Amino acid sequence: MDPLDPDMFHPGCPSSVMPIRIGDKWSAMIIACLEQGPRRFSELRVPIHRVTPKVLTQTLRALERDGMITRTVHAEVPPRVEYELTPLGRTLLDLIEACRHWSRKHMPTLLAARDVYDHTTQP
Amino acid sequence: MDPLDPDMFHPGCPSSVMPIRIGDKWSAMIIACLEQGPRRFSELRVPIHRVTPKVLTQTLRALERDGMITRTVHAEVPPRVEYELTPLGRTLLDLIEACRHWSRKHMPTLLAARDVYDHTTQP
DNA sequence: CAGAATCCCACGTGATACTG
DNA sequence: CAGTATCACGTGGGATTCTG
Repeated sequence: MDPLDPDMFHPGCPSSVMPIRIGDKWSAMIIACLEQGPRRFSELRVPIHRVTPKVLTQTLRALERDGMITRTVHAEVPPRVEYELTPLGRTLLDLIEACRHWSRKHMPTLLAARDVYDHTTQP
Repeated sequence: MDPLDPDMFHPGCPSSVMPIRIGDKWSAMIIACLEQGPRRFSELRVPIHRVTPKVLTQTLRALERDGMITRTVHAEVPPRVEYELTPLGRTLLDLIEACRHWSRKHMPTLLAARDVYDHTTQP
């Protein structure tokens, strides 16, 4: 399995602009990262570089609670923990792809409308 | 055109549980309400009964800014303002339907997983 | 009727530092 | 390596009151 692309989530696509969200701020990115197979904690931190460990843990726990991912601790030294999508979690992949598709197709129109609005009102 | 169903958004489906969001908290509901045609401010407040006027205005403005809806003021007494979906806004209907479909199909599984998780950890 | 003005708070998120 | 522990903060959202 290939390593995750560090630039998988380009800063040029800030989530603040994206009008669609799955779960909390980082959930969709995590799920996308797990598409190819199980990943380790540190491995996830590479493409999702702006997330702090605390928040990543938080989000992973929430996803586990909702049955989206499993958390497997391997009794080794050093410790190794792997996260993997459940069948339920996999059902979100289609939805995420639908959101991506919408963004690719309509984000420019949205941003253009926003620009017009911001320029036709008092700056 | 039929009036909006006051129970269109049943309290039994709290948005806190729904893992998918379009825009901010009320955006998707507003867009769904506008599907059949233009609606007035007060008209929107019927099915979306938990929203305060301030927040509704806020959300409508944001949707207008992003080119999702148009706001038309009719010079009458009493004042009449109508909100209507733009073609761009209409593109979100499919996405919303996809989210609804996901919910109908998978929410029970999610809630069941959550129950198990909450009961297998210390209460 | 369709909001505007104020005040306010909780919560999601982040920064930083430390540990089994 | 895979987290915890604190502390802190902005802002999305709400309650209430008032108005053209």
